[in-house]
Formats: sequence, C-alpha cells, structure tokens
Amino acid sequence: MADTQLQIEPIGEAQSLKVRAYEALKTAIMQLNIYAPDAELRLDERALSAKFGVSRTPLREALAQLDQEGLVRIVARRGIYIVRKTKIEVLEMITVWAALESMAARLATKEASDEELSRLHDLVDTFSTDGVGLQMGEYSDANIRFHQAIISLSKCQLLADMTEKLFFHVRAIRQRTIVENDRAKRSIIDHKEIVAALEARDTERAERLVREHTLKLRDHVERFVEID
Amino acid sequence: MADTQLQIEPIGEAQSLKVRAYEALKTAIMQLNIYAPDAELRLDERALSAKFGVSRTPLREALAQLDQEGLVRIVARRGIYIVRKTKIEVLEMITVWAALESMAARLATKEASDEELSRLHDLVDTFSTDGVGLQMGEYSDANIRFHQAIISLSKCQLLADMTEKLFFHVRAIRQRTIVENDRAKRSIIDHKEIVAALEARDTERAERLVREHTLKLRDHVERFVEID
DNA sequence: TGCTGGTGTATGGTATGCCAGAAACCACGG
DNA sequence: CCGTGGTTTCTGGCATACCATACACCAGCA
Repeated sequence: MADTQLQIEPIGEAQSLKVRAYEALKTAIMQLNIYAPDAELRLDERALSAKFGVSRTPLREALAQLDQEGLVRIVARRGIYIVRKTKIEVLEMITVWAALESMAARLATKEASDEELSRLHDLVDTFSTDGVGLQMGEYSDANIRFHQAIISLSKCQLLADMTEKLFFHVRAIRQRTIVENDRAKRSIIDHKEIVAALEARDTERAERLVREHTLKLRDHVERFVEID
Repeated sequence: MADTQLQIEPIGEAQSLKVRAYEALKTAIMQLNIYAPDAELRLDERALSAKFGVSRTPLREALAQLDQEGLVRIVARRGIYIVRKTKIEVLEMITVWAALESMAARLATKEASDEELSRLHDLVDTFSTDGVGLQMGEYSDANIRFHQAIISLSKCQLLADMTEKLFFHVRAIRQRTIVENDRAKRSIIDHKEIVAALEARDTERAERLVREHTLKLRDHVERFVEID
C-alpha cells in the first residue's frame, strides 16, 4: 500500500552511539550460545571500543544498561562477564511470564475486539493445519508470536514491555530445549482452547488456561532441561 | 542480640560514585512531590555534578539508569526531565502488580512454611487491633509491608525484584490518594481473608483474593485519583 | 619445594575538555 | 508591530587521559 505520509526511514545510522553499541552487543550476545563450554564469556571495554570504532564512553553506557538488564555483569577492576542464567533464574522468569500473560489474557477478554480475536484465531489455525512437518525453530517462533499476540490484545503497554525482556532471556535456553513433536502438538491444542476461551469472553477460564499452559513449559524445563 | 559474626558495615561510603549518585538522585526524586505545579522537573548534568562534587561521568551513568527505569527522561541536547507518570501508566503498573502478587500468593500456598504464615498472620492482627486510629501514612506503610511479605513468601526472587520497582512508582502517587477510613478497614478485612486462604493452602482462592484486592486499588485510583 | 612479599600489568572508574545540535535571543527589514 | 535570519548560549554526547585496585607473576627465603 502506498503511504500517505513521507516515510523517513527510522535510520539505524543516526541514533546515538550508545544505542547502536547497545543493540550490537545485545544481538551478539543473543546469537552466542552462552552455554557452550568454550563460549567467550568475558568482554573487555577497550577491545570492544577498538572493534566498534567508538570510544569507551558510549560503550560503557551500553554495557551498563546490559548489566542492569541482567545480560552481563560488570565487576569493578575485574572484567565484564556475559551472564549465564541459572536454572532457578530461568524457572523464575517463566513463572513471572505466566503471571503476566495470564493477566494479559484476563484483560484481553475485556479489551480485545472480535476482529482482533478473529485474527488470533487465524494465527492458530494456520499452524495447526501444517503443524505436522514443522521445524522446531518455526514452531518456537510461531509460539512466541502467539503469546506476544495475546499480550498485545491486553492493550497494556507495560505488560508488553516487561514480557519482551523475559522472552529474550528465555530464548537463550531455547537451544537447550528439545521440543518433542508431542509437546508441540499438545501446545497447539492448548492454544486453540485459549483462543476459544478468549472468544467466549470467559475471563476466568482464559486466565487459567494461559497460566497452566505456561506453567507446563515451566515444569518441562524443570524436568528436562539441564543448564549450569 | 549479639552477632556471632563480625558485622562489617555494608558501608555507604565505599561504593562507586555512580551507585552513590544513583541512590542520592533516586531518594531526591522520591521525596519530591512531582505533581506539585511548581515542582522542579528539570535536571542539569553540570549543576548536579557541582552539587554532588563529582564529575559528570558517574552522574551520567546514574542518570542513564534512572532513565531506563523510567524515573527520568533524557533528551539529547534538550535536558533531563523527571517523569510524571500518566494516570494510564499508573493504572497499568497496578495491574501488573496484581498479576505478580497474585502469582506470589499462589506460590506462597505451596512454598511458605506454617511458621512464616503465622508471622504474616501476626502482622495483620497487629494492625487490625489498633487500626481505628491509624494515620494514613502508617496504614500505607503497613499495607506495603503486608504485600511485600506475601511476595517474599513466594520464594521467587524475580517477583520480589520486579514488584519493588513497581512499588516505588506507585508510592509517588500515594500523596495524591485520599485514603478514607472506610477503605482502610475494608482493606484489613481483605488482608485477613488472604491470610486465611494462605493458611488453608487454598491456592486458587489465595490467588483470586490477592488479585481482586489489588484490582480494587486499581479501580479506586481510576475513579478517584486525578493526575496530569 | 613451597610459601611469601613485592612489583608490574590489566581493567573498570573517574575527571575533563571539546563537539554538535537545539533553543533562546536579538537585530533588522517589512 | 510582526516575522525572519543569524548568532549566542545552553546541554547532552563523545573522546581521551589518568587513577586505583585486583590479580598474576616472579624472585627470594625458609
């Protein structure tokens, strides 16, 4: 569709060096398999400064932000280390996720329009039809999209912001999670039930289903994922 | 009681200037009535630098952190502004709070010991007895303590961390909230019911009561608090 | 051989100065 | 009197140099 407004490109170039360094580092950390035994977990301000071609100042600000978000840990006069989340921390994140998303489902039954719910319905249907031959990566991405869709239907920006950070951290252990085909199938069934509850505007049921669905993931990770 | 271990004072002095500046600024912002018409909402790096007696660098890092937490907003080449939360944002924070604390109550029914619940019970009883002549401030503080106690009984550190930030922001509008005596009384009744549900290990009921209790606050704020 | 003390080096923390852009201010022309 | 253009100033962004400490390394002594 043609835009009625002139679209100035959001520009990745014109942002502050701090923001660019932050995004570059975040992407790099995300792509790194932190749990690999030989993973490079140590960062060095000066080395990064040279590599990025910027001074330490904006880099330090970016690193400080990553530190606050829990992706790295800065130790004075010792070094900067990429954080490996412990299993307990991951489980806690999934628990909080369950809390937030179940509230989102609750709100969605009141805030979402029929049309929006219909689109969510389509999203689930699309997947269940060709769900058999899915790659695990595709399933995971679709899964995340489904959950993010529910969050957005709550019309609560804060819920969206807070879950986004959690998703990022949980993604890091994705590669450690073996998704059996069976689990994927049951997940899709859960999703259908959730959509049904939302469309029926059944607040309590939608909340409960979402919570239980996410807590299932929690239990699965607790039982079958080994980190540390 | 005499300590069996030598207690080295945690020292507020020996921390980094960044941390000290951060805490000083946070305290200052907290004590400021941001909603007063004549409130000073503009900060200046250089002025603060002079006032604190430190250079701009650690100050900038502290401000950047406050910016990320949403307490201030840094605009390039414009200034640093203390953020006034909009009513919608406050309502969203209370909603998220409800989500987190209801999950905490759920967990508490499974994780808390009888002895811990007994202490919580005492906390509530203490208040209901002399609850009539309470100052609003005392009630508020006791209220916060009660809620924080539930959070801690969940044994989920992440829940504690996330709610702490929310409490801080919500505290800012406390002074705008007129707590009628009636509301305080009903609040204490709610608390008693919540404790009863926890002691009965009634997971679903505890979760629901906590959620509804906090959402009551949300509705109250929505109806009776004017900000902006 | 093993421990101890000193010294060098690596690394995050801090101070400082300059830069660029935005806003305020002012002079000038209509 | 109003608007317009330039100039000054204010402010955060960035670069750089130096500082202080934790650690590694090594020499020397027991």
